[in-house]
Amino acid sequence: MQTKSPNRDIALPISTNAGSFLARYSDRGLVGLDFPSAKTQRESPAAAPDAVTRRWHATTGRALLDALAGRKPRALPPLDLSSGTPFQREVWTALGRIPCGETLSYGELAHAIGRPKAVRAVGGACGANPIPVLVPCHRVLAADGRLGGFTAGLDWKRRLLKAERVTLG
DNA sequence: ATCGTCATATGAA
DNA sequence: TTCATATGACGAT
Repeated sequence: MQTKSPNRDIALPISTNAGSFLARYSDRGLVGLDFPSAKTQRESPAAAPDAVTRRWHATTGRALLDALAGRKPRALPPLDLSSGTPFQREVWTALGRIPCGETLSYGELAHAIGRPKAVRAVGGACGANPIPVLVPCHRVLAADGRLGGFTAGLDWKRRLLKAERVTLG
């Protein structure tokens, strides 16, 4: 029995020196983070978010600014990963365990979750990550040192890695 | 170095 | 079931 909760979906901006990100909240926590774009700049913030959401958002904002500066966030807001399949959530959870400044290959990540052959599926799950930056999908590279892909554009991936002083072969 | 091809897991239509 | 993947390994240029 699911409580028929109102299923909040509140979007709030976070301004950074790279533009305005957009954080989305459900009633369980942060559900999405969008990179700056024409769309996110346009979207008008929710009028009066409740106190809990405001508190989460403050944490998200600090975490994002830290992450963009290449520092490990002190705290993250609750992450609502319920939109993902069980497999995707396993991948996303494993992503959160990659320390700042380190990288894995898609194959290594597949091993880490006990499915050494699910390399392509891991790539797919990374691409479906709804909370980039804070769920560090950018720390996953191809096995030969290439960048691999990044839904928001490889420039962002390079930038995030550079902030963490990851040197690319 | 680059390219084509195949194997394999997962998810969406 | 068919199609698409943010891969990886391998062999032929």
